[in-house]
Parts: sequence; structure tokens; C-alpha cells
Amino acid sequence: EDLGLSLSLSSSLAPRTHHVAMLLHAPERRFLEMPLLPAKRVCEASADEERSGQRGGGSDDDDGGCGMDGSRKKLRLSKDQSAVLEDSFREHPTLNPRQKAALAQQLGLRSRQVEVWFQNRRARTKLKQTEVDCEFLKRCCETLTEENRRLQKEVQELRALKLVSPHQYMHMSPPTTLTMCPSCERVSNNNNNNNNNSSNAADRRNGVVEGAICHRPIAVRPQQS
DNA sequence: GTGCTTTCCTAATTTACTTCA
DNA sequence: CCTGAAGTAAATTAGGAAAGC
Repeated sequence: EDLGLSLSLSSSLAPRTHHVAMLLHAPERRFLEMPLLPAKRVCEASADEERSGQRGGGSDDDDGGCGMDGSRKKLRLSKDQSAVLEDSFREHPTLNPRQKAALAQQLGLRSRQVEVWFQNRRARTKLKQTEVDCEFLKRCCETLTEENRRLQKEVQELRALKLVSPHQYMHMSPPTTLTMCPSCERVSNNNNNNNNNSSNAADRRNGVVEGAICHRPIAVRPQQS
């Protein structure tokens, strides 16, 4: 026999039926397990409509709450149902009508409910991904801000040096070759990659190991004249 | 090509229900 | 034990895109 799910809890039910449903809410249970009651008995209109397939070849359905007073009762999926839906979602985040119908039949749900579940699941996935992306961008921003602060400081130091001791400044390693590797965060001197007898001031300031290889340069300062 | 309908989707919102202080 | 706030997830609504006729 076709089994009804939480739809059976609609307020259109006879008080006796509703009472039975309420009794199933054991205090320690978080979810109202399904199925509860035969669909035919509690939601005849909806069940008949689904059988007749009034909309779009019968793959869809309507009147989820089937409450005469307009109220809607909320379905809580069982753990097993959720697990099956999750598995299916991992396999394919969107369903074609055949998959939807098969899943609905397997779980004893209406295809509309399966459809809604997938819609909400996609929304949750997207929201979570957005949060992850946001966190990543925040970290990028912090890194760049810190790098900017460091470079500003370096510029100040170089300017000061140029003012105080122009001769020493002129004989420094050219700062134009300084590059920062984003992965290892080491500064290297491209002109002197094979020459490690003198690490430059920036290297020393950043604690760079001499001879370090910077594989992905991202910042090159223009040659000062 | 155009208009209409249907279907499916996303995004936003509502709402029933649960949890927890 | 009761209560209200907060969180969660099912369901609804509005609107857009694509496909078929």
C-alpha cells in the first residue's frame, strides 16, 4: 500500500489521527520518523491528484501541506532518507525527471519534495562555498596588506639611506630584482641567483636563506634612476 | 521570427520545528 | 518544567532562461 509521510500530520486530520501522530514525538527523538500513516486515508485529494497526473505528465505534484485551514505541516526527513538524498546529491547535484521520480519512489516521497530538497541542498552548498571563498579572500587581503606595509617600510628605509649616505646607497644591490614568492614568501634577487656571497638588505630583513629559489615571482619594483 | 506555454532553475523569503540557555 | 531566542531545513514565491509548439 502506498504510504503517506508527514503529510499525514496536516491539520485537516481528524483529531484522533493527529493525536496518534503527536504520540510519535518521543521526547528523545529529534525527527519524526516516517512513514507514519497511509496517504490515502489522510490526504485523499492530494494522492488522487498525483495518481491522475494532472500536471506535466504526473511527474510533479502539488498541495504539499494538504491542510484544509491553509496551515502546512513540516516534513522532517528520516536519517535514512537524508543519507540516500545526500548520496544521490554527491553523484549528481541536479536530477533529471527520471532520477527524480525514481528517488521519490525509493524514499516514499513526492517528486516535488525530492526536487525541493535538491534545490535547497544546492543553495546550502553554494552558501558554504561562498563562505569558504570569502574566508580565502580575507586571508589574501590580510597577506597583501602586510606585504604592502612591509614594502612601504622598506621604501622609507631606502629613502632615508639615500639621504644620509648616497655613496652607500649607490653601491647597494639593485632593489629592482627583488621578488616575493607567494608560496614560500621568500624574497630573492634574480640577478644574483647563482651568486650568494651577499644577500641584500631586504633579504636579511626578511630572514631569507641565502640561495633560496623563488619560483613564482609576483612583484618587481621598477629600476630607480 | 514571434508569442505563448511549460519546465526547470536560482534567490529570497516564510514557516514549522528543534535546540538550548 | 516552561519559555523565548536562535538556528535549521522544508516549503513557497517570484522571476529568468531554455525548449517546444
